[in-house]
Amino acid sequence: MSASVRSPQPSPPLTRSVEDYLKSVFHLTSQGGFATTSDIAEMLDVAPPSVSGMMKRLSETGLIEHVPYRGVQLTSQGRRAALQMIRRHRILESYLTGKLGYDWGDVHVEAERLEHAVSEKLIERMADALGEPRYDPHGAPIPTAAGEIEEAELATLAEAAVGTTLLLEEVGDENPARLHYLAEQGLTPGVRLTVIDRQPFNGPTIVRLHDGTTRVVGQELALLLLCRPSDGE
Amino acid sequence: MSASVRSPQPSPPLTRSVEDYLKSVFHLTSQGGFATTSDIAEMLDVAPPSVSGMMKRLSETGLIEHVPYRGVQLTSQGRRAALQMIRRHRILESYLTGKLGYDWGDVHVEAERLEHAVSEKLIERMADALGEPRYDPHGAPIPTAAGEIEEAELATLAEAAVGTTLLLEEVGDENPARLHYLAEQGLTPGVRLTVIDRQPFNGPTIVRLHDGTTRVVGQELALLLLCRPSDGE
DNA sequence: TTTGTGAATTAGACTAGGCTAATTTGCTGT
DNA sequence: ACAGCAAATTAGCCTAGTCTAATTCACAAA
Repeated sequence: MSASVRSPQPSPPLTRSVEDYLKSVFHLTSQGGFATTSDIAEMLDVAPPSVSGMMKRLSETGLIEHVPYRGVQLTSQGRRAALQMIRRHRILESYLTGKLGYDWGDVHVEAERLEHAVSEKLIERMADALGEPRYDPHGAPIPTAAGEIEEAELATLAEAAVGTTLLLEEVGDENPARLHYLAEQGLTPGVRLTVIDRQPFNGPTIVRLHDGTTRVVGQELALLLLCRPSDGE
Repeated sequence: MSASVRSPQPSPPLTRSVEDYLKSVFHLTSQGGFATTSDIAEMLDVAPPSVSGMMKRLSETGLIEHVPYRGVQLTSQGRRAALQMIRRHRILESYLTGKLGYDWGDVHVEAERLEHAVSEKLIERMADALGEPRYDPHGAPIPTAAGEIEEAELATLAEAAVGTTLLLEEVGDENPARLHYLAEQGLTPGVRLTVIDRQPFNGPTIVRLHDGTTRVVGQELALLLLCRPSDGE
């Protein structure tokens, strides 16, 4: 009898799959609005019916809000869980590059598997060893242990006006080949650059780096370079 | 037609469960002989029929040899996989204690989850950062990347003759509370000790440490302390 | 207002891995 | 030689998570 009082439920640990779905929904709704079934399906590389089924379960357990035929959003509980996963992922990426000599192009895949296996304790030890980093190797903000995340309004290099000077803050990609190339070109978070020119019809953007050298950045890559206007010297 | 030639099969990656079963069989057959269904079930905390089912599948995929109603042994392929898991586990334990400040009592649970998620590359980077350790924090030998493992014939403190001097080489336990206590008592791998006395009827063993202090070690713990005879000073 | 179309969902099946209950087997003691 | 017992296996069921095929829904265009 006395055991029947437990109201907040000892919610079971989330499965790997559930963790992945929550992360996807978080990313797909970061600009506001709903995440659609097909977008989630594409992001996770599963079939749409798999998503429908999972969404049903997740909304029953209170992690998402599902408006049938419309899409889903995270509840505050779901958002908390998603941010925890993103913190894990980004701390892991930071640790692998910072302490184990990983290349920034190789960390994503490794972190993707580890994030489901690490304990909170391990993540906090890694964060501590790194000096509580605020950004991961790609420049993405790391949520705090309390679940706060910095929201920056960054614009892509592809849409920056010619003549402006920008600070490259984040590279929104996880493809090893592209990341490797960008690193070779010196296009990594923290560099300041000036937009010299842009070719028409979605052509490349030409930028000059702080060291005076120039780079020709095709649109595919320019869309990945997230920048903030810089009043730089 | 040309694709039908692949003879060695692109063997699918092992699942977490399979990895756990292989490790269990390895440990249970380390003294030779067969691992029984019920021993495996107890070690993995599953019901015996679950083991029977898994053994059937594993023998079909060539990882174990199953003699129905007798038990199982690893094939060379299964042994290779098991040793790889044990290497992962022990490198992880070493890394957690050596680089992230973990207590030796806490590493087992963490490594148990991580060993299924780490890549070969990560393990080798950790091993490298540690200087290619040969023993884990409990003194257990770490298999090489090539799958070689040192086989030592160690005796437990419980069976050591009174008057002999021993080198404590390994602590065969993973219980955090017991390990914590043993560390407090200074009973960790590497210490030299002399057996002063032993009480009858499975009573405690009394030992003197190198620093002159003595310890009274009950049988439950004495059975976990694996020692080598020492011609020590 | 109706219709067409693409997205979403439901229906139904499959695999891995677990469980309990029932059955079979091998060994041991008489 | 055989009865009884404990261990192992088989039978049958369950859940999570996936799939394909069939169906339903929302919305835009005529």
